[in-house]
Amino acid sequence: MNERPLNRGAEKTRRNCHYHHGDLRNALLSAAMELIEAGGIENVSMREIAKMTGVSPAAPFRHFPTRTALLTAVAEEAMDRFVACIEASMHECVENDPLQQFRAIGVGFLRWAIANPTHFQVISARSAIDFENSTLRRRNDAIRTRMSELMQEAARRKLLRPGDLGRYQLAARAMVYGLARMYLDGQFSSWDLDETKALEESVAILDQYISSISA
Amino acid sequence: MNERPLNRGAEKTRRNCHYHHGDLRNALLSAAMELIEAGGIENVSMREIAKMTGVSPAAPFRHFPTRTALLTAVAEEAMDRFVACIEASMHECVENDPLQQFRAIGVGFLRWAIANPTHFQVISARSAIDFENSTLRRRNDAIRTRMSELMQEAARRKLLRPGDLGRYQLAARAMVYGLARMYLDGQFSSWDLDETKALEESVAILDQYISSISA
DNA sequence: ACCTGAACACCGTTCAAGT
DNA sequence: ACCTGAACACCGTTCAAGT
Repeated sequence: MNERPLNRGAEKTRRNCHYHHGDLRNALLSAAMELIEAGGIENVSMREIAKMTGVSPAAPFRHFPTRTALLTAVAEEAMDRFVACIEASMHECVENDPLQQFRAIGVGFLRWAIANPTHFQVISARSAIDFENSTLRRRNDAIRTRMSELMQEAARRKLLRPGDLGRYQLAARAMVYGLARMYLDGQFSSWDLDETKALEESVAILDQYISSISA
Repeated sequence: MNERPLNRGAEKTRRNCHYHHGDLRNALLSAAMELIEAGGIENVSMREIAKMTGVSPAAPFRHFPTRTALLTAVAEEAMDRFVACIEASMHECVENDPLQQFRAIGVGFLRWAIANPTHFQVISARSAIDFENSTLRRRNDAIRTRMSELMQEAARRKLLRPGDLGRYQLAARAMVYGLARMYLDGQFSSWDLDETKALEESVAILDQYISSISA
């Protein structure tokens, strides 16, 4: 729905040029995104992608050894944007308040998921991508580690009600993840077309939770 | 992992009997569950199921018009157990405390999801099943309605901190759903093999949230 | 270096025909 | 009533061969 195309350039400017210099790799990724938007991940077929980019059925395998590898590459793009969204959100807030920074990670996640539903779907489809043998696991863990550190710092400064930090963190993660997921599944029937409201409401819920664990 | 087989009886007692009276329908459903357990929903193929039950590739289509219909039938079984789990959980708690009953629904959900991961996976795979044209939507909505009523009753009796009831409900749902999902994705690395702890911890988090919105 | 064409072993689904 | 067998139009993936 809302994905800005990052690399649409260099489509086939001439037909019948056999793609000998065109940017096939990116064309394949764009085609995959199109198919996912149209009918979900299982709608992605290597042959269809090949047809869309005007290339033989075997050509995509020069760039991605496997369908999973192609989808994993889409997930890597998704992760790029995810990380960028979190960074942007953290730069918006007071630098010295760890609880506000913790919140900013949640807000960044929500913004990213709601603005990039297709990418969110791809990263969540762990049986269709290779989460472990890629930078995905590493980058995801880095974010989790950052959250832990912020929680510990918040506890050190007595900003938190006494309690299990791991539990606080898990609760916040589950809530934010659940909200994003429910939005994507269309479970917020009332704000179906109103993604601004969906974001506002989700952030309000996150804020409510954070203030409930604040000292 | 933990699914008790409900209808394992009447497997092919005699080979080569051409299944003229055996319970093919249930045999197909069991085979589907086996394949899902082994490799997720996209591992389910009509032809493989046919092979497993010793029947021709076309036979399953006498019982389910489509692969989606088969998977939807599995989802209906999942919903049966889900509803049963919630009922059981609600019968365990004080009848007259709406907030405890609200909690019981959450606990029932968590118990069900953790004990029946395969079924949870199927119901969550909304692009692989027909959620709308089945009893699934109806029964799911009934549970949501029950939650709304309990929240309203709790508010009436001044058991809740003043605030938006819809928001409380959404937050609780998102949290519980997120917890189940994260458990299934193996995101609780520490309690990987310890599903009792996973359940206890999840319930503790739910309780913490409910007490944070209690008056 | 990058792509094609043909091939292989799989799919879901349909349909005439068998019992 | 329930199943088979063959067929159709699809898959992902491989590999020799072309430019």
